[in-house]
Amino acid sequence: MAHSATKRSDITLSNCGYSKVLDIISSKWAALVIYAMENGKIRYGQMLRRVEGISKKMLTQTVRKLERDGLVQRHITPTVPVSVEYSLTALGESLLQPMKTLRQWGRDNYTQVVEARVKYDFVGTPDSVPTSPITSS
Amino acid sequence: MAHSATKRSDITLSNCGYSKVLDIISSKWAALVIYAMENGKIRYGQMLRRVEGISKKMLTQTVRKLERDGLVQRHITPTVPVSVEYSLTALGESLLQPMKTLRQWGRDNYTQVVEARVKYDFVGTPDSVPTSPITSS
DNA sequence: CGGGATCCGGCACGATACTG
DNA sequence: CAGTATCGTGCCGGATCCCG
Repeated sequence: MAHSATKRSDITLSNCGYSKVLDIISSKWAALVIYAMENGKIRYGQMLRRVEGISKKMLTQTVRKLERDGLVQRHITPTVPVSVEYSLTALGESLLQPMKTLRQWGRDNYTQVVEARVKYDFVGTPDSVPTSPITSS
Repeated sequence: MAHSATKRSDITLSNCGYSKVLDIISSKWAALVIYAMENGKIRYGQMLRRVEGISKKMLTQTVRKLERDGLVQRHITPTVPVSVEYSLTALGESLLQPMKTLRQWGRDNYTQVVEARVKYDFVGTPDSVPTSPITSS
């Protein structure tokens, strides 16, 4: 580190690329909605059914934000009952790979995280039981 | 339920690896705190100064959650004023690469996202201006 | 069919003060 | 030095109803 470097904080929200990405896809449904589009155009109602548990409000809100961020395109076909299809833009598709990398990490390691939590909560909770817990016999 | 596939929703929160990861590092400060530890052990006060804008409350809360999830270790040295150091566990380090991949995407493409927003908000806001906007000449 | 408008509860986050 | 305790607030997300 430089000599008198009074500049202490070198890690900031504003220049962190990861935080910027979170700004785009940290919402609860964003990733799921993107996955629903990874094979090409898909209709609104289709997504509503494919993404388990999402409500119309959240689907619309999520897809709108993604559209605003330039990751998603809307295609409107003015048939009798309107038909609206969504698809990823080139920018949106470019995000798929990095996301998959993280997703793979999650698949590979989430059980370890869950185990760590159980362990942490186990040693953390004791309010009683100073005696050995499982080793009953 | 199996045969005629009435099972429509194939994208769910519970089986999405990406969403699981978000559960771990989607909080505002998590990534920044992890970055503060990527070069090895670091003291509490050091992190407080390195991560711009973080409060003691949020640092403690963030680091505790990461510890609970098994990504971070705490080392306490009972000197006169207590000294506490934090570092990434093997699991925590393994998350570094996937995170960097996303971070790189953010660095490379965030400006495009910002531009898309400006554009979207521009065509979205008009309350007036039915006349062609940019094509002035 | 594909939304928009509204009400509401929970929780992430911030500011401040106190402690061993 | 390294936290904890408490209070307050925004806003994310769910439920419900309405619309063209």
